[in-house]
Amino acid sequence: MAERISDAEHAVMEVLWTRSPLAAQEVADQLTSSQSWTLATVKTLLARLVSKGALTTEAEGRKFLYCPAIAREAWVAGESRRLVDRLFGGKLSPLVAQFAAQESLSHEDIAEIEALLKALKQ
Amino acid sequence: MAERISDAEHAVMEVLWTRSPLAAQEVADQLTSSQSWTLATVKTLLARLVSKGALTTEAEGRKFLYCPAIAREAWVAGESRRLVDRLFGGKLSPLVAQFAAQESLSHEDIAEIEALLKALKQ
DNA sequence: TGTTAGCGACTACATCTGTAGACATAGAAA
DNA sequence: TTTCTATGTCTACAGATGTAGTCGCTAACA
Repeated sequence: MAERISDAEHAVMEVLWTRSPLAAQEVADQLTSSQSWTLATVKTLLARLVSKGALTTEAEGRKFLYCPAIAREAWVAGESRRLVDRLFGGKLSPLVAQFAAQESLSHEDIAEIEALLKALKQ
Repeated sequence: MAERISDAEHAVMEVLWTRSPLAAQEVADQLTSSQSWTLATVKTLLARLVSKGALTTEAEGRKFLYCPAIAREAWVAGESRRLVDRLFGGKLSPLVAQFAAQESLSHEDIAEIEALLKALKQ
């Protein structure tokens, strides 16, 4: 279940996390804005995601409708933890420090993070 | 220069970011604690990193000493940005929210982040 | 009823990645 | 000087990934 999802596969997942169930053709339609993949490519990615257990299918007539089998939140949480563990020794603050040093934090971002922390302390 | 560094290659880079320059044998020695790679494997990874421009070499007698050609900070910044862009629309606060929801924040972590933000606002 | 169009399955192939063996060579030791 | 040893280079190979073509089947259309 904890199979990695590659970059290309992730693009497909995002489509289905936004709206599902969708048929292969519909997924491909959604993707043509961002990627220039042929339908064949999209079908390969869908098949790989199904075999990884990241998507489920339900038959509708002669075609399949695809649905995410894992929640976006769960996947995002796993990927985030993986990065924080590997690059920052598992602690979030160095990551925030890194963004701060890079001046990559908007006032809005800062305010939101502060609000989050305040809420955490009740 | 913006070549991706794979997981295995990253382990090698960490050794050299900690201490450099080092010969291949020394890098391998450092790694045996965490990985069980043969010297051949380490040499392959070193060679790939050199050809990617992530390491520089300086000859010392018949052997090479390896040095990082890119700073850890720069690489970490790039990887972090990449993740935040792909998973959180470029904003850091949803990532913090995600860790908060997961209860993955220690009191210490929270305090440190608050201090960082306070400093940002002068 | 014969033909076409759409669909999933299978196949293909180059590149990257993880992992490592074999080899030539140049010092070191005998 | 002959032999051993350490070193970088080249080669290998399976699995993952990006990208896509082909094929067989079935439903719909003519």
